[in-house]
Order: sequence, then C-alpha cells, then structure tokens
Amino acid sequence: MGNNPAASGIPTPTRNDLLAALPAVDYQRLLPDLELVPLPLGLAVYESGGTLGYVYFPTDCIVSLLYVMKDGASAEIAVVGHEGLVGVALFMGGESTPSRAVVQSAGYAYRLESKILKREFEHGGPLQHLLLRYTQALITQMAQTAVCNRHHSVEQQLCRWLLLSIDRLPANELNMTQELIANMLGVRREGVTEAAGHLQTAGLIHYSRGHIRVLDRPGLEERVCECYEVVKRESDRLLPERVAS
Amino acid sequence: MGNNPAASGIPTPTRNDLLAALPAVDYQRLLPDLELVPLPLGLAVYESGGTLGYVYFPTDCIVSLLYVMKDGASAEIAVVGHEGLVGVALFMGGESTPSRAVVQSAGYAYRLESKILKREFEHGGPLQHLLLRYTQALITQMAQTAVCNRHHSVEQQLCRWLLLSIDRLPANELNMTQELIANMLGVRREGVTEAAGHLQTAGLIHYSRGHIRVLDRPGLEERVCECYEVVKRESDRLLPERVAS
DNA sequence: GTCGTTCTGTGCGCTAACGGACATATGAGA
DNA sequence: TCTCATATGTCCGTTAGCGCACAGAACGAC
Repeated sequence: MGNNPAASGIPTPTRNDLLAALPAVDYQRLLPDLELVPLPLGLAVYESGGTLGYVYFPTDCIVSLLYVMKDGASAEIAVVGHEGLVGVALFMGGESTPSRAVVQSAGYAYRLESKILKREFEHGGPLQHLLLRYTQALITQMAQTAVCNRHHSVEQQLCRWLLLSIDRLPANELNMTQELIANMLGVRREGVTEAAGHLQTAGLIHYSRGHIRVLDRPGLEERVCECYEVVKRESDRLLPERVAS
Repeated sequence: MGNNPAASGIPTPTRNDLLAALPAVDYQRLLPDLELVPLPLGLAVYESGGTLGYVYFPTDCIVSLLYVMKDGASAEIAVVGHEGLVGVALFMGGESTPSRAVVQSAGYAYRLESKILKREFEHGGPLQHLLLRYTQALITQMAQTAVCNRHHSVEQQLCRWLLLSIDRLPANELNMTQELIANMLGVRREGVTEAAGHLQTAGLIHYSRGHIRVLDRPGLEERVCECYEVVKRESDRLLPERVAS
C-alpha cells in the first residue's frame, strides 16, 4: 500500500475509502483539486433540487440523505460516511435529486468540484467502476430502508441506525439528540426515548444529553432486524476493504 | 424519428423507451442480440443474490423489484415498465442484488445477454448515459418508496401504486388481485380491500376478482401523496420522452 | 345447473405508534 | 452556586394497521 498516497501519509483526520482505493496515478491527478473541508453538524451539504457544485468524500463525518415532505416531516433515505461520497446524482447524469444531504455527525470531508469529477468519471476506468459500485451499495441501503420502514419496530430501526452510524465513525460513540434521531428515522421523539430506554436498560448503550455510547455491539446485532446485515454484506461485497490507517 | 428503427417499424406489442431513445447506430448494433420474450405473470425474472444472465427491457409488462424477508413478508422497492430495464446491478458492477424481480403484469420484454450489455456499457457514450439516468430515476423511486412506507396511509400508497402501474400500461386497467397488491405494498390483504373499497365508492376505480379499472385518474391524483408526483417528475426530467408509437 | 375454488367483505380484539401535555433531569454559563 | 435552556421521561387518549376468523360472492369446471 506504500505507493498509494491516499493510504498512508495524508495528514487528515482519517481517510476516505473510495479515494484510498484509487490507483496512485488516478489519485495523483485528483489530488490538486481535493480540498479538505470541515463539515459542521447540521450543515445542509446539499438542498433538494439544487445544483451540485461539489461532491464530498467524507473522512470522519456522517452525512444523511433525507427527504423532507411538504408538511415538514422527514425520513432518512441513506447514510454516507468514509466508505462513500455525497453527490452520486452528478455522475448519474441528473445533476440534482429531490433529497437533502445533512451533516449528522461533524467532521471533515474532501471536497471536489463537480466538473472535475464528472470529467474524470467520463474517462471510465477504475474511478468510474468504483463510483458505480458504491452507488449500487447505496441503492441497496435505500431499498432496505424502504423495507425496514414498512415492517420493523422503532427499536429495531434504532438498532440498525446506531450500527450503521458507528460503522462509519472512529469510536463507538456519537453525538446526537433523540430529537434528531427521531427526525432521521421519521418517528416521534418519544418513540426514540422509549426504544433507547430499553437498549440502555439492557446494557447495550449508554446515553445522556445528546451523547450516545455503544457498550455492547454484539447485543445490538442480536436485536437488529435483518436489514442491517443485508446492507452491511452488500457494502462489504461491493466496496474496497478499508485498509488500516 | 423515421431514422430510428426502434421508434417505428418494429413489430412488437409496444416498445421500450430506452431502446427507442438510442441513436440508430447503437440500436442497430444491439438489434441482432435483442430477443423479444413473453414474461408470464408471476415469473421471477431474477432471484435474490442470483447471477444476471440477461437484462430485460419491458415493453408492455410490469416487473416489480421486491425484497422478501426471512419470515416471508415482502415489500416492493420499485416498479419497472417500458421506461426502463430490469438488471441495473449488471452495469453498476455488482452483478447481483439482494432483491427479487417478479412479473406483476404479463407481457413482453426484450431480453439481452448480460455480457453484451456490459460490453456496450463500457464503451461509454449515449447508451451509458441513458442507462445511468434511468438508474437515477430508479433511485428516486426507491427513496420515495422508503418515505411513503414511513409516513403515508395504505390508501395513499394504493393510489401511488395504481398510478405508477397504469403509467406503465397501455390501458387504464390491470389484472391483479388484492392479495397480490398487498404483497407488493407489504400490508394486509384486508387493508387493501378497505382502501380499494373507499376508492370504488368514490367512483375512482372499479374492480372485481382481480381486475382493476381506473375510472377517474385526476381523482386518484388528488388523493395520492406527494410521493407519486416526486417520482413522476424525476422520471420525466431524467428519461427520454416516450414518442408516439 | 352444482360444486368447489378463489376472490372479496366484515367483524372482532390487540398492539405499536401517534399527538399532545407536562414533569424531571442535566450541564453549560453567569 | 444558581439559573435556564435543553434533553429526557412519562402520562394520557386516539388511531391505523395487524392477526385471525369467517361469511358472502363470483367464476370456472363438470
């Protein structure tokens, strides 16, 4: 891995798996245009229907893709972390999407001008393949979100959400109020309180005032519905392995 | 349009919009390998996790993408008709997906060997762009399905489902029992009976023993949730217009 | 016609989640 | 240390949808 600049010496919080998986030559070509930017909690990286000026490759942050309805209710469609990028609509050809992208956990991301990514994508080759495979993983996540919304309890969905989140974070902790989690899941805050209460009583998590720590990951995996496993397995199958940083 | 073979003289039930939108030269190259095949009701065009030997371009049939859970419960993820193709995972690079594809309304589709489509896709150009734009429309549909599953009533979802279906069929009619619709929506059959009863009482549809006729499309559009409109608008924006056959 | 299968209608009781109101706890800042 | 905004806990009644059981209705086969 020593010959891959993205895999070793870059002075960043962590790295982005897609960038790290690029062949050195492709990565070098992008490097001058990659800009590491901080993404503060709550920032709308991308608004519904807006133009995509940049795409973002998260390193240690999490970005939620969600749809906000006319009446203000919302639902998370998918979540993106160091394994992916925000802005697939760019190279898919649509330039925009009906959903929003909101920073759910603050951190850093590599920002790249849309026109540059588009140009690189058009070359075909490893970059294109990588981005398309990632998009398929994202599709699986969306599909499974639909299934989960239909059939599973708030508690199961919370488990899924927690696992998906900590998979994308460096530690077993995240800063997120129950109110915000409720917005993501599209359920009531009280519902999250109740579900989180169960998980805490069972010793699986500890939380207080917007800080959640996962104490027993295997325990969560026992309670979660099959949706998590499906998404995880497809991600592992489709995406480059995350090499040690 | 006279110089586009797909737009005029092909002796088929109808045509597929993606194929019809190809430049003549690209279409001609594919033509020898396109095979018009009948897709009977209930056929599993594609099984979860299986290999994609062929992709299908529906003409007058509808194919549902759905996920079946371990306990047998199911939920539809998206629906594909003459506007698209079944098998996007092929060119996205994954070769398989966790979902099934089942024929919901019998008819015909053009079948194409996977390796041929893959080869053509790798060339880039109009075919690639077309397929990727379609995939984005599909992504929107999945995302909106997730939202709809979370927030809307069975009746609203039934309206959405009916509209999406008849948009893909030549007439305002479809053959489908309430039992099967319930499987698609992932709800109880009784729930569909009740919702369909309302719609019939309101004079919007007529149904009997597996045959549904839409009597008042504008009426359905009044009752449907915003999800239908979002999906429709994105499809119109992203996909080639359906030229008159 | 008659039978039997397959759809559709309807009536339970039950539960998860909703909507709203309000009580309590906690931690940051004065 | 006290204060206050914010986060969490808990109570209500209400409702949509579930699971089940069974009754009617329509159609095809004979």
